[in-house]
Amino acid sequence: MRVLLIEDDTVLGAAVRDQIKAEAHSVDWVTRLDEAGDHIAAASYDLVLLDLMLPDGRGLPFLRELRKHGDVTPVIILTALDQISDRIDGLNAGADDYMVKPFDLCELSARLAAVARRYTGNPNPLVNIGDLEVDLAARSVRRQGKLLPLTAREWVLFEGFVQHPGQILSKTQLEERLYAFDTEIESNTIEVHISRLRKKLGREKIDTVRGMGYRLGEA
Amino acid sequence: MRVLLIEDDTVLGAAVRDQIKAEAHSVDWVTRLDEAGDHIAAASYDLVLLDLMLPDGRGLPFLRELRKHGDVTPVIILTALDQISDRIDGLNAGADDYMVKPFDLCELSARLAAVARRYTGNPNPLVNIGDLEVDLAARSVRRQGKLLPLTAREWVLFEGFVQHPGQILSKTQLEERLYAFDTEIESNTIEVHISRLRKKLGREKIDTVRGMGYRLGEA
DNA sequence: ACATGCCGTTCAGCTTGTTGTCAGGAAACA
DNA sequence: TGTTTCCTGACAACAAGCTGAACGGCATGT
Repeated sequence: MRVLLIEDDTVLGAAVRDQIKAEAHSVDWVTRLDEAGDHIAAASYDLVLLDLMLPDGRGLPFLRELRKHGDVTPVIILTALDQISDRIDGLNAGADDYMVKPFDLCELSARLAAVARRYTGNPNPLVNIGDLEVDLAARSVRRQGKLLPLTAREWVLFEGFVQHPGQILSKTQLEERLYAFDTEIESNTIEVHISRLRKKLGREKIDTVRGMGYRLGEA
Repeated sequence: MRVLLIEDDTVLGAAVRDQIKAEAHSVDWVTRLDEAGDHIAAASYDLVLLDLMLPDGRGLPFLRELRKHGDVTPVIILTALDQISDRIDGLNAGADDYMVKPFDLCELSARLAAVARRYTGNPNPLVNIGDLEVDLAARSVRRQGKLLPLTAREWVLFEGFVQHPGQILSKTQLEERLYAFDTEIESNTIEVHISRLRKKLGREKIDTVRGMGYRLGEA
């Protein structure tokens, strides 16, 4: 399921994003309404989470505009406690539901599940890397439909490359991905994992940038 | 389709009844839970519309009781705007969907259609997993027509895999399915249940992804 | 009340896959 | 050519997962 999160609070936004991800949906998170408009125009979502108080304009007119154009994507609005009238207006403007901040993540899960139950089916976006199909939400990699089994470590590394295409990731950065801040490591572990990844996915998927790190293959 | 409507508001109730009738379904409308219990015991319905606020007792315990007795009739709960927690509890208690009062009659139609699609003669409810036939509505699994008896926990787990094919479900997620957010557990219960599931359904139906979780088998 | 059977959980011992390390070789660069 | 950096096969240690067995709870039937 694809979810668009429109929320300017970075702390709350990150928490919500992570929770949705944890339920294996894919999330696009934007902090401004104009961005949101671009995203909605470009992709089709199964659910929109809309904060009503945003820096660049109120969410209500945005929602009305959306509905006016015939968009029927389920929208759940997020409001603060003291904005009761907003809530009513929101529902009248075409929102399907609302949540009062601060809300429990369990509550979010329940709403997600409710939407997912009647959701029409935009599959999670697939990223194509050469002949590979990567599903970040499901944590799977396929070649010609065939599942390529990656281990936990291998997946964490590869995910890093897919999320930052074209960017060089140093060994240090990769180590930090693998070992959250604590364990020091002193050997060529990263090299070994890269080697194993290449063996499974194809040599050309990961480029070596000598002295700097690694990068997702161009072709 | 046969619908049981449990709603004490005479105005809303009549409107809903008429709408359902207009869609060529048959409706039994009751205003109290004890009546509802009698009806359910006597006849078999395809859908229950349950108002959570009734004069003779709360609807939630009623719903839980129903599910506890193995009744899998789809239930859509009706709640007022200010009863958010009820809604969440309702979904956790086994409701399939919810609608917020006051709701549009078009919305009702849409939900009815969704339920009808999902639960009546459509090819949809039968899922094929390898040599297995899974009926999500009836909670049954068959191999060559022969029923494979699953226990409650086993079914909950397996249902999770069937509903999220291709996705990795972590042990934590599976635990949350089994113990709705309350009970902590500390042992290899999940592993044991998985083991028993595999013994009954076939080893290859559930893949282990070490360090990450389990996933429905591909082939 | 007692016996019976089923189910869920726990434990212990076993099996298996992952992963960090190393070492020798290959490639890039000066 | 020498030096640095990286690659990769092999391997042992360990953690993760598997599963038979046993225990206790709950419900049902006698």
